[in-house]
Amino acid sequence: MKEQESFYDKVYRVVQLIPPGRVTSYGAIAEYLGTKGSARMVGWAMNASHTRVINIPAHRVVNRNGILTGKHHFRGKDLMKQLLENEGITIQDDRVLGFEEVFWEPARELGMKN
DNA sequence: TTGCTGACCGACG
DNA sequence: CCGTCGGCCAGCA
Repeated sequence: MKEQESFYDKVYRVVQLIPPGRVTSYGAIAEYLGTKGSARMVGWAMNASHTRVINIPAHRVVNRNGILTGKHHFRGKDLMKQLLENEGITIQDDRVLGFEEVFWEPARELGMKN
C-alpha cells in the first residue's frame, strides 16, 4: 500500500487539522512533513488550495513571525484577518498577537500528547 | 524533458 | 531598520 497523497494533500491534511483559534507556520508544517527548509512548498500548496474542492483554512497558516503574509491572496483585503479574529485571535498590524500562545505545532499536537 | 515559479526562512551588509 | 541573496523542492507549461 502506498500513500499516493501528494505533498499538497499532506499539507491540506495538516491544515485541516488545525483547530479553531489556533495558527501555525509554514515552516512548522514543512518540518512536520519532513521537508524542513522547504516552507515555500507549503505556501505554494496553499496557493493551489483554491483549486481544491475542499475548504482549506489557509487563514490559520502564517509565517514564522506570526505575520499574515498570505492575506493578500484571500478574497477580500483583510478577509484573513477577519477570519482569525472571528476565531478569537487578535490581529494587529497584520500580526498575530500572542502568536506563541495560539501557535499550533503539528509535530506536537499530532505526534505527542499535550 | 527542461526551466520557471513561489503565501518562506535565514543570513548578510 | 531595510534591501538583497541563496537554498529549499514540488508542481506546472
